[in-house]
Amino acid sequence: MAVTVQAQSDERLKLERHGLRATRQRLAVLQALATEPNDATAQEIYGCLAKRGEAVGLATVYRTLALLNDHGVVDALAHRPGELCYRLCGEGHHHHLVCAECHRVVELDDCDLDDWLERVAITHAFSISGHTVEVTGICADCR
Amino acid sequence: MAVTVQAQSDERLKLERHGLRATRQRLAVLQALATEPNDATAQEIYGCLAKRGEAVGLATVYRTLALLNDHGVVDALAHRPGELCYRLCGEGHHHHLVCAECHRVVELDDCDLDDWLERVAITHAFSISGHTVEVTGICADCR
DNA sequence: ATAATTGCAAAGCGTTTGCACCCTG
DNA sequence: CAGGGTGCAAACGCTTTGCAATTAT
Repeated sequence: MAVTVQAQSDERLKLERHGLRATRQRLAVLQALATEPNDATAQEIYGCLAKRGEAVGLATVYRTLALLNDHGVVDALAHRPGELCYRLCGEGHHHHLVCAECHRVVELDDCDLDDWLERVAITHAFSISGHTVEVTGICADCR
Repeated sequence: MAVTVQAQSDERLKLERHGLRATRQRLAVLQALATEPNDATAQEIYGCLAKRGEAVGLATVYRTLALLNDHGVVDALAHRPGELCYRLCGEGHHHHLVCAECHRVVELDDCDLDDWLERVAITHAFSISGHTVEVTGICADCR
């Protein structure tokens, strides 16, 4: 139980740091995301909460995830058409390695693209504001 | 007119090479894609064809794009949630530089990621099947 | 000739929204 | 206690599908 209590206050802090109200539903969504090692769709989180007996409306799950995404607490990945996947993310700049089979996601912390980006910016007269990299493959377990 | 006729036979060949029937609708979709310098959604292509007086059903546009994607004639980009973008693509491997203002897309042919990817593959025991890079910025015209 | 392709309209699916009620701060 | 948050159900937008008519080979 101590673990759960600790986790709850962690999540509460995460919300308060961004000036967001700590409601039962938001804490539940954060906890579901913390449990889920991979990315999850809004629907999956909704189902996960329902199974645990945490009654949270589907609309609230969507609203909460959008809110958390706006505040940089979760990342939204669009690697599937017609569905957004959300994921509790580390702080720094990073990219994602996704398994095409099991959808496991690994965070890649080192990013060697800066030199390349600078060259691209000069060549095409763009001022670069951001970049996303998504690497797809099959993980060892699925092979 | 000679240009159009030439383009038409180009498109016809593209279909026949894959064993696909060359219907008026498929040729029209290919021609719309050839005209469009950036990526386009099925809806946009539908609208574009309607404006030209080429009557093609929306369902047919979707079916045609899916078919062309299966045969590697077009690439599907999922950079927007809830919408698939299609794009007639060059042969080689490349990435996209997108202007956040005007949505202009520039193809980037040089990709220096191979070394990095190989390291990633080894470190995480993945067999890499693909990767996408999307660089966002503001182009010279919009600045 | 005949099997594939198309158009239409209806259904499907994930997501968003309007509004009355509820709860946090 | 005031204003944000929530739940419900209806609305939405993009995409897919069933089926009869059409068309390419």
